[in-house]
Formats: sequence, C-alpha cells, structure tokens
Amino acid sequence: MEQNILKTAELKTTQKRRLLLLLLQKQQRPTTAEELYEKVNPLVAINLSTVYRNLNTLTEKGILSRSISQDGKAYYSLLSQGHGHRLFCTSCNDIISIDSCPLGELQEKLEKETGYRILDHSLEFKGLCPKCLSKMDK
Amino acid sequence: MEQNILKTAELKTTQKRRLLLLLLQKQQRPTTAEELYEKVNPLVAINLSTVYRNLNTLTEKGILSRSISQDGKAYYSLLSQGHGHRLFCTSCNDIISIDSCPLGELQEKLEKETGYRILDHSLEFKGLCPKCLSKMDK
DNA sequence: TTACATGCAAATACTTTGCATATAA
DNA sequence: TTATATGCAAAGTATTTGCATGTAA
Repeated sequence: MEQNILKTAELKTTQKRRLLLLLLQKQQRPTTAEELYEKVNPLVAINLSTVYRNLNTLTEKGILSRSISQDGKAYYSLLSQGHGHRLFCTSCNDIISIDSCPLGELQEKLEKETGYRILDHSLEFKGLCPKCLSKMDK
Repeated sequence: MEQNILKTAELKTTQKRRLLLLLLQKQQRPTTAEELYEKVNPLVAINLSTVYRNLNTLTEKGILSRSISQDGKAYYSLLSQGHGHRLFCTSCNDIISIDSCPLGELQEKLEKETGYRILDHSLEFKGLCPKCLSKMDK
C-alpha cells in the first residue's frame, strides 16, 4: 500500500517512509514533523532531519500537502485524503479536519477582479472545542 | 492620529510607534516585521526587537491583526482597516488584500457540526499575478 | 521621578543543510 | 555496485527575552 505510493513516486521503499505514510493515513488530521517523529521513534529509531526530509520529498512529489498554521508550524496530510482545512482549539490544541470547501466560487470571482491566476489557498479556523468550552462553564 | 490610537491603548507615544502605525496605514497590504524595519530604519534608527515588541503589543491591544502566511512569516495589518485576507504571487511575492470574506455562513455551519465555538479564521490565496503571467507567455 | 520603551546580545523554535556512512535496488 | 536514504552536528530564519539604559508623562 505505502509501498505502491513510494514506487510510483520513484522513491526507495524504506521502513521509515512506510511508517510515516502509515501514520499519516491513520491520523485523521494534519500532523507536524515533531508529532510524526514522536510516533515513529518508539517503533524505529529515526532522526528528526529524516522526518523533515521525507515530508519535503513527499510534498514535492505531490503525495502530501503542507500547510503552515497560525501556530507557525507546518502541518502535513495525505493529498489522497482530499482537499481540506483545519479547525483547532486554541486552548487544548485539538485539531480536526474540515472536508467541505466553499471557496471555488470566491476564487473565480477573485481571478476576474484581480487578474491573478489562483493556484492554491489555505484556510484555517480557530476557536474553542466542546471540551474546553464546558470546562470554562464550571 | 496615530497619537490617539496610542493614547487610547494606554501606550506611550514614541516616534517609532507613530512611524510604525503611519507606515501600516499607508501600506495597503499586510506587512512583515522585517519590511517595517527596512522602512523605518532610514527615517529613524530602530532595532528589529523594537519592531517585533511593538507589533506584539499593538496586536495584544487589538490595534493590529497578525496572520501567519504560508511563507512562515507573520503579517500585520491595522485592524481598523477591517477583516481581510491575502492574495499573493508565488513568483514575485507581490501581495494584495482581499476585502470580501464569505466565511460567515460556513463558520456557523461548522459550529453546529463540530460543537466548536469559532473565534477566528485565516484565509490566504496564492497564485500568479498578472505581470508574472504575462512574462511567462513571452 | 518613575514606569514604560528601547538597544543589544543571547536564546529559542522550527526547519534546513553538509558530509560521512548505510542501505535498497 | 551505485544512487539514494539516513544520522549527526552545525547552520539558517523568524521571533523572543534578559538586562542595562533611555525617555515620555
């Protein structure tokens, strides 16, 4: 499975790459290099540079998408999981994925108004998750 | 003008703060600390730390808004200029402001679906500006 | 006069890079 | 066998912080 992805991208199938892809697949939300490092390391010793290098390679190959969040960190997710955005809690840092994306129309309108050719966008919501909200009531 | 803003925020009116606010007002787009530093410095010697410290203070006071861009840098703009987003050219780094924001409805829908209380969002478009597009044709 | 603002240097956080070694194909 | 992957240490970039000094009110 991960093997096919890597073969198609003409990348060597290493255990660490497979693990990274596996974890990104399991993960139902965009993930940072640090988080992946913490999860891979107990299973197979890996260097943080290796994590970053692989995330970059996979992003260049179009397998992952990278998005810089308002916390200044890069979040990665499998591109096969489709176009999506983030909603995160400013209190506990919980992150969930948003699947819907209503920006197509706006994007067309903007292209007409500005003359730009728009190639990508990023969208992120922040607020308080239900758990943190209920804690605040008490 | 800048003086009033600062007085209201209970901040001392220094020449550097006035200049920073003045430049942000002139600037019709979100601006980085580095850019402001380059513009203030020829007029009045200023330290980059001072720029950062003031941008932070003004953001905390609700006078500026800070938004982290996909280039990993923080962009600041006067909040009085209203809620807006960025569109930037990946080729020449030109940045323009987008005034319309169609996310209110989506935000409400998301709050219902997720139980989150959404407090803020960030949206950024990237692509190629008209100038860079025409260069590519040649 | 005094609390706040600034400069300077050092520290921090995230990410990248150079080089030697290891390993998939 | 050979091009690619990895580890390790060092460097890079954006930003923050501690401390001494300067300055608006």
